[in-house]
Amino acid sequence: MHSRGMASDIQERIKKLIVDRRLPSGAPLPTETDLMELFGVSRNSVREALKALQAMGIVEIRHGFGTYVGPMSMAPMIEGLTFRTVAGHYRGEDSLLQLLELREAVETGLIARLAGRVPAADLAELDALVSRMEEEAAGGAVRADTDRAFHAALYRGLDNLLLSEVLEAFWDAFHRVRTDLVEAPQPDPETTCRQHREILEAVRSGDATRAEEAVRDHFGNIRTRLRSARYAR
Amino acid sequence: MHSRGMASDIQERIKKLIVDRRLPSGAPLPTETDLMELFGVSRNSVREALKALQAMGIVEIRHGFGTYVGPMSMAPMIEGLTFRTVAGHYRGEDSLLQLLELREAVETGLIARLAGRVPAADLAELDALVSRMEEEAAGGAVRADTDRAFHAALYRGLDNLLLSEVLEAFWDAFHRVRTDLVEAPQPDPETTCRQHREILEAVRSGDATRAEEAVRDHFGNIRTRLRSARYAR
DNA sequence: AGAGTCAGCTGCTCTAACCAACTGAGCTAG
DNA sequence: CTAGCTCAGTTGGTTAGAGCAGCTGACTCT
Repeated sequence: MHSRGMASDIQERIKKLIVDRRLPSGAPLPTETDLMELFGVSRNSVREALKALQAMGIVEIRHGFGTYVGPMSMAPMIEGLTFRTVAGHYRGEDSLLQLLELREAVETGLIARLAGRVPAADLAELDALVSRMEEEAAGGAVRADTDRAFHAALYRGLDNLLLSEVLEAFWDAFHRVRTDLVEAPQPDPETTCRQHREILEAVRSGDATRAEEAVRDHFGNIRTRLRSARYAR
Repeated sequence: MHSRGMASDIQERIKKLIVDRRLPSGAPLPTETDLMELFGVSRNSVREALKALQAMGIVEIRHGFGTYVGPMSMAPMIEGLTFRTVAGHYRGEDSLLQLLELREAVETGLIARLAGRVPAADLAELDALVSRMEEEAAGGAVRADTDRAFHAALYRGLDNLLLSEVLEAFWDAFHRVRTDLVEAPQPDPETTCRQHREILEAVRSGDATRAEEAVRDHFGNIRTRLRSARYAR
């Protein structure tokens, strides 16, 4: 019955409550006191269950206000991937490279599926993003946000929100670990711009092979810089 | 300082402790009492932090024995994806279909990268798995385990453990939701076998286009069955 | 020497009290 | 009459102490 303990039991019950009542993201949950009475357990146990659910993004707690159904985003996955990568890194594994290779494998795989099928609106946005990238490059370095936005806009054409979120999660985790740990040589802004421009044009032309090559080049560039990095700490 | 609260603060400190001491998976952590004294907080706060870390798979708690560094597997991601999908489903979203499309997009993207590059040992294992599948099909239905093993063995050739774990996580989440929620018509075992055989042969022959087509067919089959499903509850 | 027992660790749950953040109704000043 | 302030009430956050429950290993009895 309570084979995994009381707190774990309560987690399941709260999840069930959300499902049974068809509660959408942002809907209010019962107060801690209500949950105590509802499940017949102490406040402490309720709180431990809520903390665990909060860590999974299933629940959102606002001090002095109440508890709500969480956004169910990929944020916890980012946290987990980030920590896993950082911990692995400090134990001497090439975990950051592995994470980059994950992104490379998935994105090069998806780009062919996308060639020639990007909506005009997204193409326009990608044009604007590459332009902004070139402006920033002239000023010294490309902002990380811009790169993120490019990749996000690119795969938006696949028309799968879940997939987009997963890709963004991978990007976020990689970027967070990279900025935390690595003293990589500053990427050559011009090369970065040229490669993004090439990806865009390849996708626009509908040439799947060329697009795949372009993405592979882009990641190859990042990988080379990463390999030659001096690690912080 | 403690902008996100004490418990959140302690989570970070415990994570830092794991990183700083280079603790590998399975290494023992200080006891709750030790952590109380170490951080100067109450038992309760320590426990809430540990529960959250446990939910993320960073920590593993064994009653009466101690607390240990967790396996850092993708298990929490599976949990999160599963719940997200189930909750979305009950709110009338096509979340399960979306999850299947995520798998389809990623796997069809990766298969081209794999064609003609699967190690002989893996090909032999895949042969054995399809054979087992055919035996099971003769007995009525293909076991889910066998399908899982096939997909796992297939992408093992990409030689990226992280990628393999992510793909298996997607498989697990999909399968869990499917068996929980859906009364889908039993897949025709023979069709399933033939499609897996075709994927294997396409990959063996090194024909990337054919392999991609084979995977797309396979997922198309699953998708069709899913669309015609009667949902449980 | 082997099997059973128990002391001691460990984490688990409960109770009770007080602290801190936020909301909203009501009061006050303009 | 309205804009702004204040304060009471609600909700989550934290602490403290007590006892329960599961596991291990050494000790004891056969």
